[in-house]
Amino acid sequence: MHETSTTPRLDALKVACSACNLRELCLPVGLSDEELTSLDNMIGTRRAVRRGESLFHAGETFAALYAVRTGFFKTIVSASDGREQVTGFQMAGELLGLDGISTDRHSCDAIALEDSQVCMIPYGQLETLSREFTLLQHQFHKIMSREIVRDHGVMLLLGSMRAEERLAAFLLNLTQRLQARGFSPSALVLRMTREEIGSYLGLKLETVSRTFSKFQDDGLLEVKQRDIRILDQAALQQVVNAANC
Amino acid sequence: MHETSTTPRLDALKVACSACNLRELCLPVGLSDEELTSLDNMIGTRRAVRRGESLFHAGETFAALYAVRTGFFKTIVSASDGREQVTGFQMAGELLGLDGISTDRHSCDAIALEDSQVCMIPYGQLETLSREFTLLQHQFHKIMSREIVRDHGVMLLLGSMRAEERLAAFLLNLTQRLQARGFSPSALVLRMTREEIGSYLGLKLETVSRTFSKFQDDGLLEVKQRDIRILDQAALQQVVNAANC
DNA sequence: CGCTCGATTGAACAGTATCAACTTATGTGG
DNA sequence: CCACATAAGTTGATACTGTTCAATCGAGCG
Repeated sequence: MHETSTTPRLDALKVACSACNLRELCLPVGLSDEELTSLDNMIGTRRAVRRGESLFHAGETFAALYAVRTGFFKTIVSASDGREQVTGFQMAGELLGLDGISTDRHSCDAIALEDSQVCMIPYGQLETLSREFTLLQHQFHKIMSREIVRDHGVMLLLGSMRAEERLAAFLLNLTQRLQARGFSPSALVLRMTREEIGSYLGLKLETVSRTFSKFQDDGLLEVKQRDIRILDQAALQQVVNAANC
Repeated sequence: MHETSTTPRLDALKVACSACNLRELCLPVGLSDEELTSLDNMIGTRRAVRRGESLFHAGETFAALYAVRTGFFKTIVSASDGREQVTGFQMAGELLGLDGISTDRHSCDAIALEDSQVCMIPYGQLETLSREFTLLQHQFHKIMSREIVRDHGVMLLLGSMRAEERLAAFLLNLTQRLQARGFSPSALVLRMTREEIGSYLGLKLETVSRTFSKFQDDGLLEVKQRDIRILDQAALQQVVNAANC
């Protein structure tokens, strides 16, 4: 809790896309040097968000997108009666805030699940710049489209998979994204609680816990709280594919 | 099956956005006359799709978006094991194909639920034109963002609502969209089967049927096959809101 | 007119939720 | 640094919602 005294203040620091090791996963994919320089000028400040704090809340005015630089987020939508649904987990290189474009207000909350840093992308400037640079425009559209495709995959999961299939698919998706970022495909540390996993997967936390235990009993995983080791990835994939049998 | 001989061939017909009664619901929202003219030049042909036919299939090369001009569509994603999930129903003024931008291939099937017409929007030309016209660019981004927000709402529905709440929310959403198109808010004709509704809502067709019957018994609806009359909209809204009680 | 597809309804069953007890971490203040 | 308080996770027993299987009915179409 005394991190402010031990870590540098990043809030006001500029960070260059051109020097960022995430540039091949993030908005700048495929840009030329000239375009990268323009992006560098646009992307204003880096912002630190501590664990448990929000990057934005539903209802707040939308002004910028955020690229996760380090850390881990969840997004949640809330119903009028207070029910909450986790709609996604975002890691380094992924964009937050796309929901805000439609009404100029955010429609979900973005909460950091660990101490994180994001790059702020002022939306008006992104529109301006993407009128100038075809590749940036196209990459931005791809990112929005990818989010739509991802959401449709979650609908498939929520609408037609059983608990074990959901959790297996979730774990495989996580490891795949972590692997793309250079992490081990077989060992991961969950940044979210059982309840948050359950919310995302449309299950209760007890069901998530039981399913973890079952996977462990079956020799697919080694589960120590939030430390997960995947012992049999092929079998996990089988769980997802094994449908109407 | 012999409609080609009784209806005019529309495939080659141009249709002007500027003269379209859907222009306030569709891509041209808020455009100037000059922009409208450019849109008119871009939007190539109208295409007729008969009931049961597909506009595009998952895996096909993506080249254009489609605006529904008349009729009704469903989109479905398929898992490797053959399971299908309806991800949306699209009516006049709504855009189809946004999923294709992310990988240059469609990731879902779009199937007409009744004889329909769509306007083809070549995607490359849309990108070009939206670099020229700020309002068009912004409107397009809004439409993509709106799809993301809608998807998150469906996740909330699938992840945390019970059968009655899901069906009530579905009916209210349908009537709201129909009302925006000038139709009655209390009478509607479903264009989809119970099975398709069930797929969209993550329920089996029997559950959908039973829930319709229950709503009818409770005096909320009058159900005659696919003809639905909403007798008590407020009560239907209550069903959605009544959560953890 | 008969066939097929879609819709309804009933009865038994399965999967997940709920409630509750207990254990294990995490974090706070003395 | 320890003790306590709180949060997170596990596990069991039971309840309930929705599924599955099956029979029947009705509407639309050739």
